[in-house]
Amino acid sequence: MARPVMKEVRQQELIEATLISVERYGLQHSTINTISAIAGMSSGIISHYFGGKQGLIEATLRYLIDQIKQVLLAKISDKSLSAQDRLFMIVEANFTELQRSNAATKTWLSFWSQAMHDPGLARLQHINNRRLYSNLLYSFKQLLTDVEAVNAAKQTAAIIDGFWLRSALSSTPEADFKQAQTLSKAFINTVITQYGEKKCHH
Amino acid sequence: MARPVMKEVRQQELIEATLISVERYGLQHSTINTISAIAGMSSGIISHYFGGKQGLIEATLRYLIDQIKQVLLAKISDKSLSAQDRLFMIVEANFTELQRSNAATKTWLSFWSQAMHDPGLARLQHINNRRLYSNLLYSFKQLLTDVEAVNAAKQTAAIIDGFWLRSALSSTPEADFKQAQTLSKAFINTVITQYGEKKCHH
DNA sequence: GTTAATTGATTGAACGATCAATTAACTATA
DNA sequence: TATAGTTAATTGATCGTTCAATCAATTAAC
Repeated sequence: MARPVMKEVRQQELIEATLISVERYGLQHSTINTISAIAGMSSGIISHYFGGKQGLIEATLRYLIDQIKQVLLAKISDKSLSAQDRLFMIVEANFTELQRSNAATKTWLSFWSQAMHDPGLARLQHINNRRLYSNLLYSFKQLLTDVEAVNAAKQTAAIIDGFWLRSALSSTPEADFKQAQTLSKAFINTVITQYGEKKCHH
Repeated sequence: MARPVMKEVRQQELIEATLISVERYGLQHSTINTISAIAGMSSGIISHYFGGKQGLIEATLRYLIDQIKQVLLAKISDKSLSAQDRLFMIVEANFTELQRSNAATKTWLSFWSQAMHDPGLARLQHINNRRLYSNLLYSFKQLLTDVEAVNAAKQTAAIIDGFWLRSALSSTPEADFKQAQTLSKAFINTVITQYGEKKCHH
């Protein structure tokens, strides 16, 4: 078993076990024992591959963030989409099956609360927040003036995160996540239409 | 010290000590010792007045939720405000000094992640989310059709929570919270104007 | 003197990290 | 091919720490 590929396989298995453990017990009550048991390994392996529990936690957050990035890339690559379509793709990338899963929602919320006391997590969180804003801004700038685009991007980022949060905390998350996408897109249309019709204002 | 008023005074002191401890150490690392030390009391008093640490945690969340309610009541009571003004007051009640404070933001985020595994906290959280929506819906219904008002209320609730979340996690929370209020109100104006000018659509 | 309020040392459980021991894969040599 | 030797992967019992809860003892009010 001296193959270097083992490392990445084991690490990914442990990340997936972490998501399952957080879904089942919450991050608070996820221990190196619950996680390694789900992965079918011993507890010592976590320190071996991630330096400790904290390293595994950060790696799991990195995985979730990276998934958003990959999904968006796949959706917009080698297609010639309109700016509006591109904005819709951004919404969809933030509401994929994975991001709506119980495991992911519980994990994100736990990470947010830890991020306020952990510079490592805070940095990842910050980068992720900026990217959503930047992606939105890029597309809005093709439709609106610069100032309008900045405000539209900030509002849209807020509405996406807000709908995601309220859906995750809802007692009927499935239905709410679905409507969240619809209303997020409707908002984007409102913004685009609104500024396109300035001449109609009283 | 046999006066029944002691109980409420001590409880409030412990709730405020909890907020300070969560700000300083995070909920994770807030213990009955850090909290009671900040309050200048002994650790045993927490179990005595709240039944245990968990009871104090829930009481602190209740306090934060109640503050939003009280602030909004104070803002709209015995004034004859327009529906638009009322909507603005709802925004302001969610962005008061207390709610923007480091203690409150860290506490809210910690509670959210715990709420997904604690039915008691989940129930409080759910009631609070519903109230924001209901308050918004009431005012929007005076300006829009019922269907439009439902969508507007959902979007506005999401944008308020989303801006609050992104500001709390921002590296420059002070500036972001300030702009969050402005852009939340701007959004409300957009919605009202948008539906009021349907006749102008192409 | 009675009752309520408060203390804080103690207890026991939980948990992360450690690391010596074990297993498995691969390599070199005959 | 077989055997011994080397290295990497993995185990899990143990250790030290943290922390919530308990409750007998103490203090202070009336």
